[in-house]
Amino acid sequence: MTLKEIAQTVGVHVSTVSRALDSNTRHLINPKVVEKILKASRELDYRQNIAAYSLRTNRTRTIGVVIPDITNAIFPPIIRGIEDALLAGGYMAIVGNTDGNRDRERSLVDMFLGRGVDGLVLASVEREDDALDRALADGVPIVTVNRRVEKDTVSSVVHDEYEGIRRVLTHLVSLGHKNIAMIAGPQVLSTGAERFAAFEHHRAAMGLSSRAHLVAFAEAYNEAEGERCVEELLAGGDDFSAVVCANDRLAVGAIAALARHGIRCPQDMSVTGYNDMPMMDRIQPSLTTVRIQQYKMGHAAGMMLQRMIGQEVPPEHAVLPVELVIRSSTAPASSRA
Amino acid sequence: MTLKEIAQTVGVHVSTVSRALDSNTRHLINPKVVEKILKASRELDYRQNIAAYSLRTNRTRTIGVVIPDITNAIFPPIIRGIEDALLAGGYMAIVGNTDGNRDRERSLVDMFLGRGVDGLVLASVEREDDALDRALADGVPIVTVNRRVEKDTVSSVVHDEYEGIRRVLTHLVSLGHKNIAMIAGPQVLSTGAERFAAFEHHRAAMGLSSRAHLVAFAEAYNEAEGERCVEELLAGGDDFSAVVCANDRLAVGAIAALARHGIRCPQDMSVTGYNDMPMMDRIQPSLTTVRIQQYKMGHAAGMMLQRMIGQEVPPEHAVLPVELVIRSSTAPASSRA
DNA sequence: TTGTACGCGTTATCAC
DNA sequence: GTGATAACGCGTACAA
Repeated sequence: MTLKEIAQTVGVHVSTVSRALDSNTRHLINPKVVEKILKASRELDYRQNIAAYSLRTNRTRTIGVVIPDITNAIFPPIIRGIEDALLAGGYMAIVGNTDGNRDRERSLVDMFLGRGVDGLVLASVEREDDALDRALADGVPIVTVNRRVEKDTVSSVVHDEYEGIRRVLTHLVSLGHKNIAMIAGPQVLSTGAERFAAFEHHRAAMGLSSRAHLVAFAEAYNEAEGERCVEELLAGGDDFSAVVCANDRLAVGAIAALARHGIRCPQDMSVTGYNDMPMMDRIQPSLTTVRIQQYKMGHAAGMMLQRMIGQEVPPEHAVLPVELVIRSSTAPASSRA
Repeated sequence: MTLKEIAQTVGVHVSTVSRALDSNTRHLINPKVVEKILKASRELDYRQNIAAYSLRTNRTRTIGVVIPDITNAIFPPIIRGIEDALLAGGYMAIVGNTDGNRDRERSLVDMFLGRGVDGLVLASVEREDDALDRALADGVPIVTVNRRVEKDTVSSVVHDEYEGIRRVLTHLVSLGHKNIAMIAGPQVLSTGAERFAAFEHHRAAMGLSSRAHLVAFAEAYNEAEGERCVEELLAGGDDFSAVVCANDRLAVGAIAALARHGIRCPQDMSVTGYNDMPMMDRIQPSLTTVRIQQYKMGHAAGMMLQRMIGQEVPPEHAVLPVELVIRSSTAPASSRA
């Protein structure tokens, strides 16, 4: 079904049909003719050919979403939020996985640009990220989600990392913990850098001990790195009764590694996570963590991007509030050997 | 950058450039000219305009993927498999969520068809599903994944459900269980129907008790339904020492509901799942379940679909093997009151 | 209020 | 081997 066929059956010209079907130009056409055209297009089950539309208008009604890995449980709700927001506006999302690889990110962005996406949502950016350069040069609207880049010319939707870490520390201190270690995330990521900076800031403000051995840096947000970092902290020799982890997966790995050393959580060691991924309430022990609003974050990013498409607007930066969820991986400080 | 601009810089005609850039027609062109064209296209950073390509060829190099909900942990690995397989062939995936809603499925399929997808991967189909009708009428290749429809004219990639249930029952019998209940999945889904049929078949074959009260039917694969079904089984009054759940989420809900009744898993009651979703090894108790190959299944579906695009081939049906993963939610039958 | 004419970038079918 | 030309379906200045 094409405009031409509708035009033939109704007995008008193609361009009349085109105008009648477009709500922006519909008022130019005689209402009675509009009526007939709409009826015919419904009956003939007309659907606009998006390729022709794109070729003509340079818009695809498609946006590219780049994430590290859809298999990582934190991303599906974000993606769902993005997709729901976009769908309501008539956009569709194409999603690509980088596995944290910079080259793959670049080639995905290139591929999306080649497909003429109307915008980009990036959940995979590093703080200094040249994968965006092509997109910025092309003038394609970009929103980063969950993470952000240093230069604030790129719009973003993130959470209040400082507040999250502050609440974790306040909670641990209220339980009597004095020597608190951290497993920090990758410092090339804004979440890693900000959560670590917040930890240092509030640790000092609360007058907690601050020895270098009490921080281990993970090179990736996964369980294996959580395990490795626990080993590193333990090998450091300094005493501590709680570990603040920069995300849930690190915490899950940390708890497993502690158990191998005979250190029970929470009796011997309190452990906290970050993100409140799905299932964190069902693992053993259920995890005390900072809840972020994954779906809402994705949805906000999708809405923000749509506002940017077409018009020249200044970059926006949304910061969502967090919440501390206290479960059973934290307990009062005890006298561990 | 367009073909025209390359043609101008090299000093040949557009169609020559088009042919030189297409590996299928490249041999028609003088190798020296090909060389120059490739060089120029690289330097000018040429990228084919996919809209123009699509308009001309009626192919979009895009395929639509319809799933119930990306937020459900079983789907991300499947999607990842699909995407990886497609990406290797130059295809991109657009994903839509139905939330198990028939109307949404229909409208998503319609939307994808309107976008001119080259094929469809459906993880959301019911056994009798009219949402496919439009697609079948359009002649768009379809592969269903994880589930299948009754009519075997639609290609599919699924797992060996009979074998999975057989292994679960064999395991439970070896632990001394005689009265085994089931929480069956929705019977409109092939997985629900087949796992239930397998249960009935093997229960009879193994000479186990088969009273009607020992089966509860979930209306959806989620934790809440798992809880409800446990209540139903308990209210039935018949004694049983093990519950076979049609999937992991039902099992997770079942264990929680049992705990509320003071029935401990596995000491008082063995519980098994199906799928081996992420985190099932970390929950309390870790879940004995049937492992399916989610990534591989998605990958196989992506490859199968690509084989179908363009050529007229008979439908294929792949059945992947399963594996029983024994963890701590199953234990020898004890004498429960 | 409607029709005419053109072009978006590509590929396919001719002709040379 | 290469060039010329038409066509894919649509939107939009311009003309009527």
